[in-house]
Amino acid sequence: MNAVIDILKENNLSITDGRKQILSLFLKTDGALSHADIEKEAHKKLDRITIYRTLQTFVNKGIIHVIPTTDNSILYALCRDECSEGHHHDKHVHFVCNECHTTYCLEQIDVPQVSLPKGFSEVQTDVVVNGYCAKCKP
Amino acid sequence: MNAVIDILKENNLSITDGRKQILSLFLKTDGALSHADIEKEAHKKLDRITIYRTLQTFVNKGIIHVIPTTDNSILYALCRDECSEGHHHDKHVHFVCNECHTTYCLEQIDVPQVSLPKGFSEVQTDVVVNGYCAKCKP
DNA sequence: TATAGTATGCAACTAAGTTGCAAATTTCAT
DNA sequence: ATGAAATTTGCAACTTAGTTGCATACTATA
Ligand SMILES: [Mn+2]
Ligand SMILES: [Mn+2]
Ligand SMILES: [Zn+2]
Ligand SMILES: [Zn+2]
Repeated sequence: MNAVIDILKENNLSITDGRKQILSLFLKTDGALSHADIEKEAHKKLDRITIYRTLQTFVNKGIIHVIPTTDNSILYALCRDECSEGHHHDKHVHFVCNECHTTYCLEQIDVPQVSLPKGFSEVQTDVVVNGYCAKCKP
Repeated sequence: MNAVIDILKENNLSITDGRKQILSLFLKTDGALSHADIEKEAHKKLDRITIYRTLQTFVNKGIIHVIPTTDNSILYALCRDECSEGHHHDKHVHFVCNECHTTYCLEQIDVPQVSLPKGFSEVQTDVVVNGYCAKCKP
C-alpha cells in the first residue's frame, strides 16, 4: 500500500483518495482493467468522471498504458517497462482469453517483425491474440 | 456497377438503393471506410440507421469485414478472401498510415505466428501496423 | 399487378465520453 | 500547525455513437 504512494510521488502527483484506490487496484490485478471494472470494484465509490480523469493522468505519466482490443473496448494495464511522461515503450503482445475474458500483457513476448510491401514503413505494431489462457485451456 | 448487383444477388440480398450505394463505395475505395465516411460520401443521402444496418448485414454475409484499430474507431473493408455467411477468413495484416490515415488490408502479408507462454492457445491474432504508406513515405 | 416479405426512416432511448465550474482537498511556505 | 495557492473532485449539462420498436415504403415473386 506504500508502493502506491511511492509511485504517485515519483510522478509528482498529489496523493488523493481516488488515485490511491485506482492505482492499488491496478497493482493487485493480474490482467487489464476497464473503466467499468474500476467503477465496479472501487469500494469507496468514485465518481465516473474522476475515474476518466485519473486514467488519463496515469496514461500521460506513463504509469499505465492503453491496450488495443479487437472489440473496441478500452482497457488499461500497468506499465512494467520503463515508461515515462509522454514516452511509452510497451512493445509487447496482448492476449485476450475467450473464456474468462482476462486480458494479459505478455511482457516477455516481443512483437514480431512484419515485412511490409515496398514503400511502406513501420512506426508501431500492435498484436492482439485471442484464445484460451492457461487457467481456461480447453 | 453491375458487379454491385451481382454481389448482392449472390448473397441473397434484395437490391435496394442504400445497399447499391454503400457497396459501390467499397468497390471504388482503396482503403477502409468508417460509418462516418459512408455517411459523408454517399451522394443520395442515406439515413444513418440504414447505414448501420447495411454494414451489419454485409459483415454477416461475409461481404465486408471489420478492421481492428488501435484508436477504437470502427472500420470496414471488402473481403477479398473467400468469406461467407458466418465465416470470415480475413487473416491478413492491417496497416494505418499516420499521414493520410488510409487503412489498408495487406492481403498478401500473412499474420505472423506468435509463440505464447505455456498453457496459452491461440484462436485468432490481429496485427495492426501504424506507419507511412507508399504514397506518404517520409 | 397484387401480395407477402423486407428494408427503411423516424422517434425515442441507452451508453460512453467531454467540458465548465464551484466546492472540497491537498500542498507548501510560513 | 495554519492559511493561502494550487490542484482535484463532483455535479450538471452536453455531445457522439449506437440500438430498438414500429409504421411506412420498397422489392421480389407469382
Ligand atoms: Mn500491455
Ligand atoms: Mn482487412
Ligand atoms: Zn481465461
Ligand atoms: Zn498515407
